[in-house]
Amino acid sequence: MPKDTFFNLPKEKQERIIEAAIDEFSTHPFHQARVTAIAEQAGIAVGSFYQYFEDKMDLYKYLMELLVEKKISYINRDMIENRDKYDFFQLLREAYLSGFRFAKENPRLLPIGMMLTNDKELYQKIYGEHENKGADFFLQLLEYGKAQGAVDPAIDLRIAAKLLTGMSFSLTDFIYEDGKLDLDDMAIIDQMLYFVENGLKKK
Amino acid sequence: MPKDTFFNLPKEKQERIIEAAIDEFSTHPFHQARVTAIAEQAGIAVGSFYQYFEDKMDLYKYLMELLVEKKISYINRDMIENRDKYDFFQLLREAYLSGFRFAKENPRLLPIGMMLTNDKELYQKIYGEHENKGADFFLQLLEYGKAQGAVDPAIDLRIAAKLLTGMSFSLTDFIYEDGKLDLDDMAIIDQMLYFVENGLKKK
Amino acid sequence: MPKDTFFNLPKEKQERIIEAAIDEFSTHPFHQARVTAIAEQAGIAVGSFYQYFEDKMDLYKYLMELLVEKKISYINRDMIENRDKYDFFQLLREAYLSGFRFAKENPRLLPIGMMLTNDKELYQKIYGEHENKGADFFLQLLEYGKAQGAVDPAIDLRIAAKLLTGMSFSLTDFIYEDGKLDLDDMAIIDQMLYFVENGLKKK
Amino acid sequence: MPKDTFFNLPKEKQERIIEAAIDEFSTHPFHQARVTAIAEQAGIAVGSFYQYFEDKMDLYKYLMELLVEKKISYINRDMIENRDKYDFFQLLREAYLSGFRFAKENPRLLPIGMMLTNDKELYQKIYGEHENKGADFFLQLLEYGKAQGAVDPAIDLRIAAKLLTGMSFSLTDFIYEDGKLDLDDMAIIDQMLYFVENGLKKK
DNA sequence: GATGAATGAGGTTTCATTCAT
DNA sequence: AATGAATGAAACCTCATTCAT
Repeated sequence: MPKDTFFNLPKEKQERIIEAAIDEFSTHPFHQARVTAIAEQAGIAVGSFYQYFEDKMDLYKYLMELLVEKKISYINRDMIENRDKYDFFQLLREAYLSGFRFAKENPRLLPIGMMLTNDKELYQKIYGEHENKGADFFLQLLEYGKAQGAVDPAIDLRIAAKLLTGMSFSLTDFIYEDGKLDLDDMAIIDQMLYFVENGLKKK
Repeated sequence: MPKDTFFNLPKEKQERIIEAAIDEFSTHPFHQARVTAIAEQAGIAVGSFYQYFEDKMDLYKYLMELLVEKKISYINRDMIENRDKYDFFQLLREAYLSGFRFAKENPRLLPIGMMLTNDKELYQKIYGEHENKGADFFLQLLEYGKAQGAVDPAIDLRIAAKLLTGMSFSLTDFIYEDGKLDLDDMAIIDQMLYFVENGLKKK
Repeated sequence: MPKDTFFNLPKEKQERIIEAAIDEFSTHPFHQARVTAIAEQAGIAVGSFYQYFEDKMDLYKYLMELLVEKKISYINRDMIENRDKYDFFQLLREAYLSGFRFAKENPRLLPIGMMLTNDKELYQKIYGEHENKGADFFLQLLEYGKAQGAVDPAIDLRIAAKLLTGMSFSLTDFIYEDGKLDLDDMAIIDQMLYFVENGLKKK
Repeated sequence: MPKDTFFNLPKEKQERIIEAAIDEFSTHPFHQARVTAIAEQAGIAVGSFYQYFEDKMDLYKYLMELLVEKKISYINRDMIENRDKYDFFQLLREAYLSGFRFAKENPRLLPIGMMLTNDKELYQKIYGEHENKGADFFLQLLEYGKAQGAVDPAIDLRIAAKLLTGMSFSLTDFIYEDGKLDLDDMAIIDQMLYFVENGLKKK
């Protein structure tokens, strides 16, 4: 957690630092990211960096929090609070849609999360033994869908959850290649859903 | 490309070095991986390392080649050479199956590829502007399937290709969590195919 | 020398600062002692510190002065002013006794002096080429004792002075190990004197 | 403990490094001593330093070992092995004499030991909870002397041990002020012994 | 006068790569 | 060809001191 000195900073400066950090961490794996580069980019002295943060990891963890927080903010609040009003495929569509929108509007945040996902050692330092959250989320959703009778009971939900997770990662790839595909966002989602619905729907 | 000196080495020594490299690169991101550790583990002098390879990157690139080569070796040769004898879903099943087997039997190779995928800077240094190979492979397969009439024409193949790629990544996750799932390998693949077939099949 | 601003401070605050400084300097060698730690402990801002003192050294020198002043305050005033009324061994006993009492009641001050003694570079910065004060003191005392006829003339006073100094350092060690020795303070001093008297007395 | 690489070095180079280390550690407290300065002085690259030693502390500990070893080498071997042939005051004289000679011939080593003695924190890191060896040595000697009937039974040995220790420290002071005193070494020792004998001897 | 953020020199340590044998 | 010591450029982090309010 950043020190108070950081939070006492004018918002503008805080942002400059966070922006610089995102720049650095989105283009370099954690150990390759340089504190000096962040400080330079943010226009502060290295010494100042260490008055705001315990160390490099401290800033990194904070960034992760911001990232999660931001990602959550993209989810339709009503769908979370009144889940029962929606059917399984609506919820799934919303899940993908929010993930997609988040990725689209925060493209630089993606690689950060990705790199973390792939550096097991680092991941443990930050989250300890936490299970993979992503798959858990889809698993719950699928269980809900099965209970609702929307999901084909012949399907093993644990496997399906993994697949949905994998596909959601694929989605973000479209962000990187923005423009190469002559479809608008909704069309992409629709296509995905079309595929998924057929794959999962009770027959 | 390794120097001739490397290829002149007794096979056994070459292997020791490659094994050591895999050990190191599968547990550390490229920049975190230490030449010294590899040399030590392989039982050679650091100086020797530089007589075999231009530098760390040289070995790394070579490893990637080996990895691809090995991965290809898992594919059923007959299916490649006599593609026409097989229908789309058979080919897809084979693709997943070979990927799954490869991952299962070479678990240490997975993280290496993963890490590379996520370090864009590194990726470019190695493959330049190359497209994503994985998606390309599935795209071709899907086009074949469409021509065959097996794939629903309403589906955008580029998107489907991405999804299949994403799902194939998910598959490898099962390797990491080996044992947690009370299904044998075939059952996992079957489940996946069941899902995918329904998703893609022409109705 | 501290700035006027320091002396204008309310006594209570001055003391808080001095206490904090003693805490820090008694537990860390000069260069290891941190200005920030002192300020924090004293409950003042670092900036304030530099309004009271030129720099870290300034405070340190001042501390040394206080230390000497305090040490002197432990000496029986009458013995200094009317030295002639006392014989050599009475004076010596008083010297040790006062040193002992001082050490006993100001245990934290001891290590500060010790560390200074051993950091020649620092010592010079503070006292320049000054002779060792301690030995000088005992030398004078011994000369007085010799003139009085109390001290064995066969003894080289310069050497004896050094020895008495060394022994007085030993005394302070008892402070650190308070309780380990089942003798009260007076008994310790008596033992020392018994030893010293026999060593020095004219036969 | 230094790495093998250090011991594989030509003796001449090892010595250059040790000399440089002594230079630096004898003029600066541990934390103030700079690895860079040692490397420079020894004419090696900083990187090399770290191929010879784990870190700064590693070299420092090694230096302490050398110091102790060297100090021990000054003691008359016969007196250790055939203690019974010598009486208490002969042994004491030898103890002081060897300490004196050692100090005289290795003046730069003294401050290193001194500084260590006064940096409790450092001392513990190196020796753990070890008691003060110096006092122990004299205590044993005194017990021997008492058993022999050479030492006045009225004297508390624990106190006497401390005093002898303190005096031995004083001895080394003469080294620093070499030349200021118009006595040869033996005379100094004789004076000390004269003093001590009278102080301790059974009456 | 009081505050505490800002600064940057400087210290330790790591490691890819070169060099000398 | 093989070795492993030598090198030095960074990287992280600390902290005395200055500065702006």
